Amino acid sequence: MWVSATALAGDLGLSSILVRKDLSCTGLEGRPKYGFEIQPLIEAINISLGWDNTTDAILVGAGNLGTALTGYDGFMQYGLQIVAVFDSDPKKIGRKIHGIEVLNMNKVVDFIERTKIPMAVLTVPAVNAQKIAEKIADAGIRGIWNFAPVKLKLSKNIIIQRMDLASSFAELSSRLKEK
Amino acid sequence: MWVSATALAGDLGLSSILVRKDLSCTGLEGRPKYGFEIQPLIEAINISLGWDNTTDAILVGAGNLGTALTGYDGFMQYGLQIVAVFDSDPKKIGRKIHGIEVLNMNKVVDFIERTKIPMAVLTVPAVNAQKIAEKIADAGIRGIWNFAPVKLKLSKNIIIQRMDLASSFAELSSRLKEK
DNA sequence: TAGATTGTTAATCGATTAACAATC
DNA sequence: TAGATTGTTAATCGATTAACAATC
Repeated sequence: MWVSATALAGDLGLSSILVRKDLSCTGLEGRPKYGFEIQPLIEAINISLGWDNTTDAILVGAGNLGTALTGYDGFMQYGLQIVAVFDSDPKKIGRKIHGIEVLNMNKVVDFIERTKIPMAVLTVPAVNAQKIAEKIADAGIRGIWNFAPVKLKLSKNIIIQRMDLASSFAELSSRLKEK
Repeated sequence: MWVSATALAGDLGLSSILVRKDLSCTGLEGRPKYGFEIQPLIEAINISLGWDNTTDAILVGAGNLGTALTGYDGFMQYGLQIVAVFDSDPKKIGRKIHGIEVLNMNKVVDFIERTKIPMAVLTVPAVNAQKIAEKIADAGIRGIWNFAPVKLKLSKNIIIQRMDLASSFAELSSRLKEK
């Protein structure tokens, strides 16, 4: 029924102060000696992080990574719903991956304009990423979750979130060498 | 032949000061008015990040994400070489993914002990992650690149690097809501 | 010489932590 | 009451940026 910031901190490997500070963003108040009521806390975190109502997204680039992401159940938990997948490879177009048909890349602009879909997951090769990003941004995409190892340059009002395998591995690699 | 910190900063969307500061970690000195010689710079960055000699790694968990990662060419570029893949699903064992045979999970301890392989990429379901991590850590793995959405708790001398889809998406999601 | 670029010291900024009164 | 936990203010820490002399 109840969980304390101290307990959460222990499980997460963080300090209890940090947990309390972070939880304060949700607006929820804890009860001294008890901590936080679990159900309202989950609710409040979901709302605070925008996981409460699902965000529809398209996925562009049905390669290995794109396929894996399309099939990743965990996304639903975060309120992310992939509603369409695009690729320019004729061998992939028309095939289904995890129940979603791969559509022709040349339909993506029309699709975005028609559906007003706000978000795109970008899993295309690095060389194509900038051009494709510009295209979907022009069509009206508001946020891009970019898995390509490229810094996208787009107009300021497009929100870009980079998921960077390279720098994560680089960090591990250098920490491993240090020892 | 030459590239300036200013130019790199422009391409990367960073400040030139930050680029110079970061490059100073490589020990390489630039030349006023010219910048840095490109080839030695690439070399120096690779050495500095530990990308110069390849790190052998095993991958545990041949699901969608594990399969995608195994086939990801980009890893070689960072000096990461996946030499063996493990899974406990009988349907997967014996099959090849991207040219690498999937081995039975029950052989992983023996494999690590025999080959003294230093690193593991962990792409197993969240519920199994802690147990499997403990197992391979006991067997002698020194670094774990963890893709499971779990904070692993292991002995201090094991280096853990977390690759966190959830928090990346959470950030994008909240930035999207803000507007 | 003038201007671009370097490396470094000091200042700024934001995030984490310490300290502590308030509360159940 | 005593002890655990809360929320908050102030201190610390590390990373980024500003400022600037040195150099080609």
